[in-house]
Amino acid sequence: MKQTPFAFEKALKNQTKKEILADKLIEMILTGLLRDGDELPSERELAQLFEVSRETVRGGLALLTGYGLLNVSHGSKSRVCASEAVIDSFRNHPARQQGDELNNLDIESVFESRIVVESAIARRAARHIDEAGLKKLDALLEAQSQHFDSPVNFQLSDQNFHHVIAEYSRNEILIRYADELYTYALNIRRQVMAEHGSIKRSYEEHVRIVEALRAGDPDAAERAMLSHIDSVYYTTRDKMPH
Amino acid sequence: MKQTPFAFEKALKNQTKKEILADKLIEMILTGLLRDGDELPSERELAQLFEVSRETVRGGLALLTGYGLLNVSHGSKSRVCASEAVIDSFRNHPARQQGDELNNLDIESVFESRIVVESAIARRAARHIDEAGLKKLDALLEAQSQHFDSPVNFQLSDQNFHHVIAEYSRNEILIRYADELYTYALNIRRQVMAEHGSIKRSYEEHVRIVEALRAGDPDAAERAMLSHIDSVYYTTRDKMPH
DNA sequence: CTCCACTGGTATATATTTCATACCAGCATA
DNA sequence: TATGCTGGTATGAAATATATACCAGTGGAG
Repeated sequence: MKQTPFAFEKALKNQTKKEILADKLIEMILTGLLRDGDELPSERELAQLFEVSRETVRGGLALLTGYGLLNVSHGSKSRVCASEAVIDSFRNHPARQQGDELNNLDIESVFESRIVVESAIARRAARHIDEAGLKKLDALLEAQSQHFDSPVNFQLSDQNFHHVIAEYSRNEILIRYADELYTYALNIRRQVMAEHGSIKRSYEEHVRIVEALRAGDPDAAERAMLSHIDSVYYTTRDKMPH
Repeated sequence: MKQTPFAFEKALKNQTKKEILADKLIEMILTGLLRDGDELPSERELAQLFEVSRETVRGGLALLTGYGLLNVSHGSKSRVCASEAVIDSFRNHPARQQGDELNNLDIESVFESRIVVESAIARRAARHIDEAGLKKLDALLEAQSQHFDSPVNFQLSDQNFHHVIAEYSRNEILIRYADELYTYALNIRRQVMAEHGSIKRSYEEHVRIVEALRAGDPDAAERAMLSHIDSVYYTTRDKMPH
């Protein structure tokens, strides 16, 4: 009796050439090599450059057009049409090869994941932190305390702060995940950071995190980090349109 | 207006499904999951497992046969035919440029991260799992119980098992991280899966995970998952050359 | 031993992707 | 306006992948 309930999610997936081409062009747009308004080479030229047929090029360009990244007009060359908003939505969702473009990482998933990763990092950092690390964090706290009125500077320091702690988890994968999730969250809450009160509160929470790390107390570090992420989450969520 | 010093130079290459399948099987041979003389699942079975047509499977197997890695005979199952000499010539020479980025990640970081992510997933899955999910997991357990002597089948089912649970975390990011970490871990522990005892133990641990999920008990699910990952970790570590 | 369920081997038809080669229609400019 | 670009379209061919059959060799259960 050999039936097969093997519905395999991890099936063999074949990427077509037009998809590969579309991805390459998207990458060029994301990296700024191609900017809004830039002319693309002609379809015949692209076909030669990528060593594919013109029909394949047209297929790839059609995908880009569908994503709203390209403007094609009969008779003239195609132009990149990439507003900051569209670019951001692409930058945040690299797993975009499927048709469900605008679907994406909802705010809850991002912060839920941040809690998981940052908590684990805080525990490990409390065990591995050393004097040099604490000194770095103190310096960052000092910088943050002087930037309550400068959201841009505070954000840069904030990112650095979390990255330094992540480094003391001594786990490259967790560091990478934390950086990635920070970026996701940042793109969601850009507007929120402009608020005065939220910056000061973040600073105070940072202070508590450093205290726990200095004490070498994993439980306290995890609690402080969790409380911080939670606070950022709720502030962000309340500010969202929905 | 003359511009276009464009950086398009690379031709784009399309990998066919049979090539992908052949690469997967070669990888299994190189890592010792498939050894000289081992039977391969039947063509029809492989077609279902990889969700491709039987003709595509035959194409992939034909490539392996051409490389001298496989012995197909009318009426019987195909057998791996891989002398040490042939394996070595494959391990060194061919265009196997891919897997190198994983080698930088040490085994401890991978499993530490897996524990973090899979524990979180288990907790969430216990809250969100439904009858359909439990049915899927039961079917996978049933399949696994019949594949104690078939590392290939068991591994494929094992991957599916973890993926289904991850899906019930209802968090796309955690799902992506879990899949990625599974792949990392798999590349490290392929040899271990060939051991008879480790397969049966994995199965029993899977059963306990499903029990906890069925009970809807997040704590128990986390404990069961953590114990499972731990077990895989220790087995893998003890098998490593170092 | 025979039988038959399994195995690989084969044939057919169809859909998709990619390609090459045309020709048509819109745009810019000399 | 006329010429040479541009994108838009149509056709046929090849390669790939799928689905559905049926044929032929193997090996184990009865």
